[in-house]
Amino acid sequence: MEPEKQERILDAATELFARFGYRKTSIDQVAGQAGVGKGTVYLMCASKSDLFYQAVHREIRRWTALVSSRIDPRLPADQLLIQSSIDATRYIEDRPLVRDLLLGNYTEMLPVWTDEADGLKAIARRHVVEILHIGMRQGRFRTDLDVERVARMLQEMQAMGLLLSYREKRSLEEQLDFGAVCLDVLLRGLTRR
Amino acid sequence: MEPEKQERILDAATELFARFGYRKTSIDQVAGQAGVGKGTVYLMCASKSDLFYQAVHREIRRWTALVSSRIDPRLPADQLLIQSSIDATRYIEDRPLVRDLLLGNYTEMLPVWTDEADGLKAIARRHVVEILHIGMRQGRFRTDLDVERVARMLQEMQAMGLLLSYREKRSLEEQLDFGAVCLDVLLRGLTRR
Amino acid sequence: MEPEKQERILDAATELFARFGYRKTSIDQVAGQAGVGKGTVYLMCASKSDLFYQAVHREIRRWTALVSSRIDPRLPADQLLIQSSIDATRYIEDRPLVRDLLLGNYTEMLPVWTDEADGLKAIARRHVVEILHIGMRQGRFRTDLDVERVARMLQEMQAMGLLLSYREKRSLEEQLDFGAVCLDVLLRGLTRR
Amino acid sequence: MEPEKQERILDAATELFARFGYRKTSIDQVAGQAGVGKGTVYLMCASKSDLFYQAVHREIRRWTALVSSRIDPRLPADQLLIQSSIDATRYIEDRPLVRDLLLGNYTEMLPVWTDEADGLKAIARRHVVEILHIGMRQGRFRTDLDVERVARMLQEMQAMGLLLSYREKRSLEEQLDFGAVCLDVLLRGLTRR
DNA sequence: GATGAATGAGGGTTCATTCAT
DNA sequence: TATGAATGAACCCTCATTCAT
Repeated sequence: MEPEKQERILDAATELFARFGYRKTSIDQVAGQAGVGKGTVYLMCASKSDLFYQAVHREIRRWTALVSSRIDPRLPADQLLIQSSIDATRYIEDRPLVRDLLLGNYTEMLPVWTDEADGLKAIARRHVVEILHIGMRQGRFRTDLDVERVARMLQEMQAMGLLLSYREKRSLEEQLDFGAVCLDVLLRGLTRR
Repeated sequence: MEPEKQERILDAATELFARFGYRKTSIDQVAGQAGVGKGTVYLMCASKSDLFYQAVHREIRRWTALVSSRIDPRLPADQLLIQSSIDATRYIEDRPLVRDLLLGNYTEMLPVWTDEADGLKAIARRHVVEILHIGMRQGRFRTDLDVERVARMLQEMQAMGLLLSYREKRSLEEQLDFGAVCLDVLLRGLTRR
Repeated sequence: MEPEKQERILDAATELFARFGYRKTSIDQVAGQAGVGKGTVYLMCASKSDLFYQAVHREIRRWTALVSSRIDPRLPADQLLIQSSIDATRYIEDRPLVRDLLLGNYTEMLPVWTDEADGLKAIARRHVVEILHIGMRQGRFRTDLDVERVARMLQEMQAMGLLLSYREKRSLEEQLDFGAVCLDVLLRGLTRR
Repeated sequence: MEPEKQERILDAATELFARFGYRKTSIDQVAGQAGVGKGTVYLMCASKSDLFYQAVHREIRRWTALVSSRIDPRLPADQLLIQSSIDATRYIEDRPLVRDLLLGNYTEMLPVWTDEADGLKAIARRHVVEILHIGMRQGRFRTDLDVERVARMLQEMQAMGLLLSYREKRSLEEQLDFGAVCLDVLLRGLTRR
């Protein structure tokens, strides 16, 4: 299939899953919105849940691509961390699929989905790992860190911020503030004395 | 119906909903596991979603009952808050339904469920409200607090802690630590100077 | 069971079947309205359709009882026929079960019900047969009549009148007029020259 | 779906509804008899009652088509009326759905169905209306008639005839006789003096 | 490749009927 | 005798998935 058509299908899936949720979205709707036949959808996915996986996957990839492209290894790592946190917050703002992934809102699909979700989250924090390494190379961050673990922690903090905003209907500004404070605390722990 | 049988049905529902999720659990399964006929289940609930509601409701009620019984109004309110936080953390540990409620993982059932979920969450924080009032009476907490709002905040913090543990597979100890730190910060804001 | 209780059950059944129809009436409703337990209903009927049969049967019996009691063999048979026709029209007016029986509105229960319905209709025209015999004995009616057949014809005429009124929302007066005209025509055929 | 398959499904529905009644006929049976899957039935109807409606509708349309095609406006209108009455009687003879519609035997589905049934009955008497107009144009019928009302009356008469035949198991001949007599009376009222 | 007609398993819900008390 | 809790068969409808064209 032409990549362009695949994109259209994923676009449709992404939008509909985000708007109506997994269950309430039918393959029929996706095909309709994408302007293709139902069977065509099945040419690029093994099942509905696979389609969902692909949609989330693409969102995550896009995100990492965006954030990665902004990482300038010559800048101070702590600054990079802060910037990437801001970018992430903004990006996630209107990506319900990514948000729900980070918040773990896909328990309904569990246990089939635990592994997939973990994998996607790992991808989503690759750039954090990268920045941490940069910081270590720059001599700014402690070198005895368990990089993967710290990255996971930062990601969870992100999720916590989201959670709070999501519930409390905080503005984007407030979210960014929250993130800043958290990071501030954390950076103290990361930074070499 | 004998209360005992109702309990059996709710037990089955609670376990299955927790294990397989709402959608993947069928009334047939619930009936089977409870050792009753399918129709019997419908003697105590108007619909599947009502059964789900009852299951979550019972879990919440049990929790508040447990926590409430431990509130000794003669003890310092800040200590009560800490203790109830610990109790809650322990209790929720293996109550997936309560955990998912607090984490807002029922979005898939939304929007029909928003109100019900909010109501249940309000019940779940009643004891916090109570403790806050005790603290105000004891002269320990500021009296200009928006009690309901503060309680909600504490609940969200709890949820955040849950989120962290859930994801990071933290030990119970670590969770409690996290909760302690958070509470510590918050108590400063609550305490009268 | 006390006859009085049976009556209460049949009263309830009759009213509910008439109001909501066979399908929409549940045994639960009947039991509730009669103020007895569901099981009690089954002490006097083998099945729901049997209960229905009994309800219709009682209505028919009451009707024939009423009409029969009014037959004075000393009066001219043609006059008796006219009078009984008037009585019938009045009686059926607010007996939906009898009306639907005569109109054959129980096709939904067919083919199980054809025989039962025929039997009930035969009962419902017994008094007509009786009057015809009286008329023959009085020397007013032809003696070469197939009595059963003529009675059936008269009954159908009655039904036709009902049908017309039912559809055209005729008043009781108009119905009686219609019946009178029909009978008039028919009596000419019955009467000995 | 191919029209041919739709026809097969409607054929099956028509036959089964006619034989067993609405309630006792399941979609499964219809699908089975039509030789298609259950879901296929739902490709051409929104619900079971919609399927029923379609089945009755088709029978009515077929009838009107048949009768309409026979109306030759050059023939005397009274003769057309007689002929169409004969045609109708013959046609309805073995169309239980049409017969029950005209006899109002769908009260069990009421009140949801009153409007639909009325609509169908209106369609079924279109040709009568047409003939009445022809008669008026030919100068044979009175021009001060409430055409729709007269048509309804004729239809009811038809129904009455049906009723008689249905009950009395009259032969087709007898039915036609009955219809002739009724029409004869009526035509006197319609005819211009 | 692309389609969408066709499928049928699956699940919620109702309610006539039974039977232990 | 009377009860009503318990049952489970039956049925409508949805929709992910397949496959002939």
